[in-house]
Amino acid sequence: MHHQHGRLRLDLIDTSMQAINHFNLRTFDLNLLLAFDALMQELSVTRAAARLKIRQPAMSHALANLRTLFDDALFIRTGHVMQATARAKALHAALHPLLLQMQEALAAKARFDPASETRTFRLGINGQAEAIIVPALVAHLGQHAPGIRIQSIPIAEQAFHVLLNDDRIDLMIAHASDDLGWLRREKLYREQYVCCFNPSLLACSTPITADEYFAAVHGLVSADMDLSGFLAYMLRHAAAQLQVTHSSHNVMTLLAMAAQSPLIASLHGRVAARHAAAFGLAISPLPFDVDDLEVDMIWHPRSDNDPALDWFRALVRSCVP
DNA sequence: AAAAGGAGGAGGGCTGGTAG
DNA sequence: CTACCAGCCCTCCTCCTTTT
Repeated sequence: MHHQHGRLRLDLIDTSMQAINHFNLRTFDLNLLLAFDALMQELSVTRAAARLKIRQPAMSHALANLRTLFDDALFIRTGHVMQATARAKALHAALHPLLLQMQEALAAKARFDPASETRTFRLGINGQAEAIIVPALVAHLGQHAPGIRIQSIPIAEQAFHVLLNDDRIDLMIAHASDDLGWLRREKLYREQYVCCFNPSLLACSTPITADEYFAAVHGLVSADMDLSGFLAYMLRHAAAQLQVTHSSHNVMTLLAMAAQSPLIASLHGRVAARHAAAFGLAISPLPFDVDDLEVDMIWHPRSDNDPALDWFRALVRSCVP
């Protein structure tokens, strides 16, 4: 009864209402409006069909439906061209701007305005990368995004998969050796290990020799119980073993240890470059060849097109010295 | 007569709704 | 949750109309 040729009759759409009548529009095939717009632009059923990537009969059918709905021929074939009727021209004048508006609304990404937004980003990161990136991040936010906060969370390399999957952190910055499955990864920077020592407590040359290096007492940063991390990393490259090692999970503590004790602290080059001088330490490259350490940004694909996280990742990128 | 383009029917796949 | 059904819309094929 309310359907005619399986469709809603146009006179049943209540045009006096300000609000959208969802029920009525539900039964009106809005694709017909696109068909109409294409017909109006091409003035040809065949070309309009090609424009919408459908076959000519389907467009012909759409035109038949439009004719029924609007109770008007809309397009009259005269020779090789179709001519729009006055009704069609009037409809087009009204509908075309609306379709453009819809297209714009659908294409527009949700915006993220860091200057006015209030939000906390949860950043998984381990000690040495944190010492490099987080201070720069906070400095930038203070100037340009006062409502944005950083929660920097120390996370071991083995643990971040679960935290990303459970949406308990937004972004992880780490050296990740294994395959990450569906997690996204982007190379952030390459890091070289260097070593630092207090020249007034430890008589080593700069650059340090292998003999001096392996004879000394060592300090390392390690988040793990078994002193893995740098040790395991180095042992892949150097045959010799380090004699005595002290470790801390905190790179600042390591630098302070080296300042007060005759020991060699091995750590990321960027941290040393930034902080060694303040602790009165000399910096030397390692006395053997090791590969650079790759530090990546890792995130869950759910935040791929999140404008806020797009912005945050770009900011992190810009904070790498 | 040939070419071009719209219209109509048959058959099939997809989707949303519903019953078990 | 699954299975089934009805309706919709698609494509393919064909026919019709108009023009050159």
